[in-house]
Amino acid sequence: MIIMSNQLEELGYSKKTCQTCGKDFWTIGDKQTCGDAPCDKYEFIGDPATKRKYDLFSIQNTFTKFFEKNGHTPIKRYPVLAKRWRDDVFLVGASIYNFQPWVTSGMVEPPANPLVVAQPSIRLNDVDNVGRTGRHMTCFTMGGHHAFNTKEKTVYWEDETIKYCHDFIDYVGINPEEISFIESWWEGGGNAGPCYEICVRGVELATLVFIKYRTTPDGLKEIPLKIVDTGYGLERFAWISQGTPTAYDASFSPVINELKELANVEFNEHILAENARVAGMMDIEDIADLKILRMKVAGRLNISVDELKKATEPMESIYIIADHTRCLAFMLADGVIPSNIKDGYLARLILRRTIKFIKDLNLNESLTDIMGLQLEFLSKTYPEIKHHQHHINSIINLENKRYYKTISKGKNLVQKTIKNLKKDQKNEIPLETLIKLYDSHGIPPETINEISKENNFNSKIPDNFYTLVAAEHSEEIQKEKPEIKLDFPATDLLFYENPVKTEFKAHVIGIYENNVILDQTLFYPEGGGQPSDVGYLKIRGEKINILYTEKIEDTVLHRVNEEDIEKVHPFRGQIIEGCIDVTRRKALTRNHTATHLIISSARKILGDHIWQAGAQKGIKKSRIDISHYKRIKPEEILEIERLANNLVMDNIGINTFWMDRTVAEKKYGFILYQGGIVPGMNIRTVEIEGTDVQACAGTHCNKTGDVGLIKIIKTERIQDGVERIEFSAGEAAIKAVQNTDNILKESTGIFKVEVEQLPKTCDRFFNEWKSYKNEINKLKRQVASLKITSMVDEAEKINDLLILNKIVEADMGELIKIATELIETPGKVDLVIIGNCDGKIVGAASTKALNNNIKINEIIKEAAKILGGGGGGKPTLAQGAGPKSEKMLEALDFTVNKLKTYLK
RNA sequence: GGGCUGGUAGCUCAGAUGGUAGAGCGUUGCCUUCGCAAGGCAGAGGCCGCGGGUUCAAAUCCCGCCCAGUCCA
Repeated sequence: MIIMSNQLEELGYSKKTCQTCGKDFWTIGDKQTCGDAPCDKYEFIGDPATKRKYDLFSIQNTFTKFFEKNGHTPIKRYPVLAKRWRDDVFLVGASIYNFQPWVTSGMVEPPANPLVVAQPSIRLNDVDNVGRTGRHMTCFTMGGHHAFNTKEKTVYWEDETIKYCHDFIDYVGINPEEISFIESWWEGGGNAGPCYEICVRGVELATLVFIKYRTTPDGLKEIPLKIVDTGYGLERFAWISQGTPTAYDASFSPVINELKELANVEFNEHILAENARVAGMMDIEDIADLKILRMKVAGRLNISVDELKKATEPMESIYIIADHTRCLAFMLADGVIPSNIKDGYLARLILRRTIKFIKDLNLNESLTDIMGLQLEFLSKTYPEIKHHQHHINSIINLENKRYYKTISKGKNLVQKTIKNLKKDQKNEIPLETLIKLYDSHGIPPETINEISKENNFNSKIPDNFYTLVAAEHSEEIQKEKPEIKLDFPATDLLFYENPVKTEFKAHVIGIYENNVILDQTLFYPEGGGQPSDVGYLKIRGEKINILYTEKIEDTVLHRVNEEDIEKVHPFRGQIIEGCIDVTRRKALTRNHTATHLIISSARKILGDHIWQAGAQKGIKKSRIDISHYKRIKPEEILEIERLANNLVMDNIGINTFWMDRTVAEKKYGFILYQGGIVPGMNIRTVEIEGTDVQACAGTHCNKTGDVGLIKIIKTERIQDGVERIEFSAGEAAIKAVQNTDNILKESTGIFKVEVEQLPKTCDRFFNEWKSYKNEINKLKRQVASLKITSMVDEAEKINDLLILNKIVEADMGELIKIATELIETPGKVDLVIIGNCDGKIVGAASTKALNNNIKINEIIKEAAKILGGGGGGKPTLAQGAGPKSEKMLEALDFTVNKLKTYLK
């Protein structure tokens, strides 16, 4: 540990070593232990550490105001959905996440410096402990004051950070003698540095981190910035100031109280307090730990574990519901769409857990009702949540339905599984099956347990069930792309200033493999879902084709054919001409602008929750993926298409300009990153006046009118919660329309009808086809029975069995019908072997024949070999065929002879 | 992004090892009844998700796609 500052000494602290855990810590008094659990017990439950009681919102306010008074600029909370500005994590887990990686890497200026923020943060790794330990939450409010120190300008560092922390804790009314500063090390989100953990009466209230490093696979690397990253657990402050049994009571008691009333549950504060105290001393990781916790608490209260469970479970359910709905409210309001993958999966996980506990409590209210309570409570502090209430409700209703559907399907499946196991004389569901039921069908083991009990069947769930599930999933192999390091100056991108220019002159400044590097270029390098330009370079009258262009760092690489690269070598340093394929560029430009128009239209038609989840522009067609919790209805697509085309017809101006990232974010919000995360300090903003603003590096039309026709081709659901819209723009759209038109014409040509009548005609033809098919089948049966009457007489008696052996004019289907009917009518014939002139042969046998050990399938098999093919079937009915149909008589004779040998 | 399920009648689902596509509910008609509920009998209703392949033969096996469910990162 690095000794960081003598500020603590100045404040009267002295360094000690914890008698229990051996960690170094700083304290004013003469404490022997570090002040953190388990070395120190919780000593505030029922005995608050402050005179004044703070609820969560007042401590939030106090925190922000305190730091504002001390020179910090308060900033608004960021969305909990971190993928709005970064692609390495799904959710915000701490206030510093807001500034990674752009600010922390030094690329972008912070929104203010120093700043203070109360950031709702979500961490789901301890979701099983929520409600049970008194302190774990899925969602908590991290108070952070941050300072970003550059080489040029130091804002503040260790001394001030420690002083602020000391003063703030003092300010809220905690006696400084109770504070411990524990020396430690912190790593997370790609950064690392030394830190202090601040503890009071056994609970950790804050962490002060001094970020100096970036964590890389090769170890720590120093970063240009020195960042003060502090995290104050504001729920913990509320808790310690109120001395309630749990942190939940201190943080969202209005919701808890309403739930208590609805569920008619009485809280036993004594048990809760004891539980939280014991849990405070434990590092709880899995279900086994929770079991130990229960045992310990039951022991201390002198009751049995079952009694304890009965008393605590309803209370815990209420805590879980209160916690989870808060977490969900932030997630859904900030734009997470429940789904089976990524961040959406996390939302669904929390949502389904919540429903489960609502069910456990036997509440009559639905998740929507209870969410209503939570939204009401939260929107006092976060009005933006209220604004999304309608959308949140419709998502929840839909998810609720989906959940019950999955559960009821799962129940059927479990019942079926049990039935099959019983058939196999088993009395327990094997672990393997339990895992599969959960892994493939989402049926939680507890549910399986319940159903087993109902069906008098056993199932044992191991404590480490979920670990076993994880073990089923093999490790993913992550390949790292080799980084290409180029040493060339940044290429000047001419297409931004001259969007309509198609020819240019440039210096050849280098060659990398078979790529030409120029000092400036009109070629758009692939990026932002827009494919690269192609074209040619002109060197002394000779055209050298450019196949592809890409940008690495700030250098544009122009790829040419391998045999062409030699031709460029002699021209290094000289000026050459370049020309882009203008038709291609125009098409791509139209498609790109059309993408913006469609997303903006989709937001208007489908709602504000629509975000772009990816896009690929093309010449013939483009596609755009958008987050949406339902399938887009055909009539909605028509509306989106109409609206997008209206925007085209309005011929709106499109402005592009470069802006400082932080300034742009402040002005437009994160909706800028609709089209994906763009790197860099300055970002290019593309604004379609009054319609859409996006950070976008692509090429765009001057006015929306230049896009031409936009035609949506189809929608596809690429993931749960993500819809793909495929469309064409400009000339390609006309072609697309003409194409479907041609298909229609071709179809009407076949039916010889007008286009308007096509659906009706198809319907009629299809229905007629079906009824003819049924009619034919019926007739075949009739024909078969007619033929039978004339055939019965031809049967030959061998031993005791009546055998029919004949060539019949009928197809395979009829042959089978004739054969079975002959056999099934008792007393008619016992064995039938019939064939036709196409080389098909069918045999059937009665029970009586079966009793004589005749295996007609084997006989047919051999007979079919004579026909040059194969056959088989069951002893009652068999069929075969072969190409040598002229040998049918031979084959039939063979079967008779064979039968005769059998019957001897 | 990866893994695992599933898609068969209007609905819920059966359909070992390829070999005549089934049940229950619903529906239609008839019988029983003064009428209804209910019962009895008879029937209609299937591009076995789509496209290719293997085979004498595919709902079934193989490949690709579409749709849905689910677990994980």
